[in-house]
Amino acid sequence: MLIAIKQKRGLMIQKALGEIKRGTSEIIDLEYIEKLVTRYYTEGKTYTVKVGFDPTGADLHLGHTVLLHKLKIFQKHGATVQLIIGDFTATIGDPTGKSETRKVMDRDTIIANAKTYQDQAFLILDRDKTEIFYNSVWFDKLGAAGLVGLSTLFSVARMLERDDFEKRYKAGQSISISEFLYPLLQGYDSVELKSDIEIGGTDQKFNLLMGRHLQRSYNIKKEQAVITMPILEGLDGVQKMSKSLDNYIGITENPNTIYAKVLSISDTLMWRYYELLSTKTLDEIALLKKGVEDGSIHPKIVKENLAIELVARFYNEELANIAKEEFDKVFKSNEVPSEMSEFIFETPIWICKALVDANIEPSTSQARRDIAQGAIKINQEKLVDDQLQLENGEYIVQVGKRKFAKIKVL
RNA sequence: GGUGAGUUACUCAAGCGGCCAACGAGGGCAGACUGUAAAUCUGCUGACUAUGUCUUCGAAGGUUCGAAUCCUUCACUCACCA
Repeated sequence: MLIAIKQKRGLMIQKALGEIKRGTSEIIDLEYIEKLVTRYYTEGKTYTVKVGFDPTGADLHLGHTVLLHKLKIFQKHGATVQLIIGDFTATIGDPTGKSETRKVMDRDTIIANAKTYQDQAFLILDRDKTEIFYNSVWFDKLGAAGLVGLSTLFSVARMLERDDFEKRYKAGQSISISEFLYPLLQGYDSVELKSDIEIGGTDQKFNLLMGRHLQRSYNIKKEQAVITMPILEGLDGVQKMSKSLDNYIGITENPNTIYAKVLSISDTLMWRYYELLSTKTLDEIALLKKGVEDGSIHPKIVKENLAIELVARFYNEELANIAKEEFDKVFKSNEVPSEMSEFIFETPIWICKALVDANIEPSTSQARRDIAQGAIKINQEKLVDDQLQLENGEYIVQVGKRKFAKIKVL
């Protein structure tokens, strides 16, 4: 009897570890994680997983969800998530992956961003198993002396080993001292919170390891395990998904937009998204891939399914299917979307001006160029005359394939 | 602190007194082909009811009929020296 329970427990732990390992890029000190998970399943003891973020951009996108889903898995297996709002560190700016010094942010925007971040993070995370910390709490106390003390624990040479610093240094670009401080401060968070595990993107590896280094230096009896997750590429398939590059899919964007954006990614990138975002098992994904390769499944179908899965995750099945129908309507049958923004003008208006006012062209100059190239359609018909005045009536104007607006002239 | 080099559009990068709204590459947008995919080919890529006008080459002044180009000051970046 006892043996049976033990065996069952062992299986559960193995399963948990399997889920934890899936899709990770690297795990440092897996043994420690095993120990923590085992202890949870045998003694019911919880442990902590730390994650930090810079409250720089207000909206979360799919790239963030890669991490959040991993955290959710941890919560399922006994972890308490320590969510650190880097309100202090954000005033410095994380140099990671940056080719130049980042601009510092003012405090009000940071706080506002932090709030929306939390609201959105809890779409995925379990609120009851999450603790939120603002790192200004301990950094305000640390003081100049503390900061100097902290900075004696690491050498410039080692700091310069870091890939992005090294590149910038060699390329003759500037690196400010505050940027050297950033990894130290992030690591110090782990000292304050005595975290058991820290998780971040692969580009965060250096900073994450700093946590281990500092925990050792400050004699916290343990060193955190480190997990890095792959970085999700943005819509272009090359650069990291980010708001500033405008290659992201935001989780609060409307279902139609999410659906359309997923469908616009390349076939190669699609597999990457499957791997990192889908809840399908790796075997199922491999099967799909094989199907596409031998021609038995059309890649478009596979992509559609991914889009539906993702929309359904942030909304529901029903809206996901509506998004698909809408998409097919507009792009397969070349019809007009059922909803679009509407603009009303009191008097007849020059077409170029109307396009600008309807926010689908940035300038009348651009509008003229697009007309010359045949990119503008009015009521489904190509427009040739760039002097056209819109008289009374209702018009559906279209720029390129995806920008629509309804214009009414009274 | 000293010496030298540099700062050009979204990015890289030419231009070094008029032919400059500024070569070229990447990116982006659009058209053709498609599955709004990729690849490929083509066009566009400062603004303005526009064969013209206005504003842009780190900032401010100056020289000149005329300045991204020459001069002065300032700011920033880098290298070497201290």
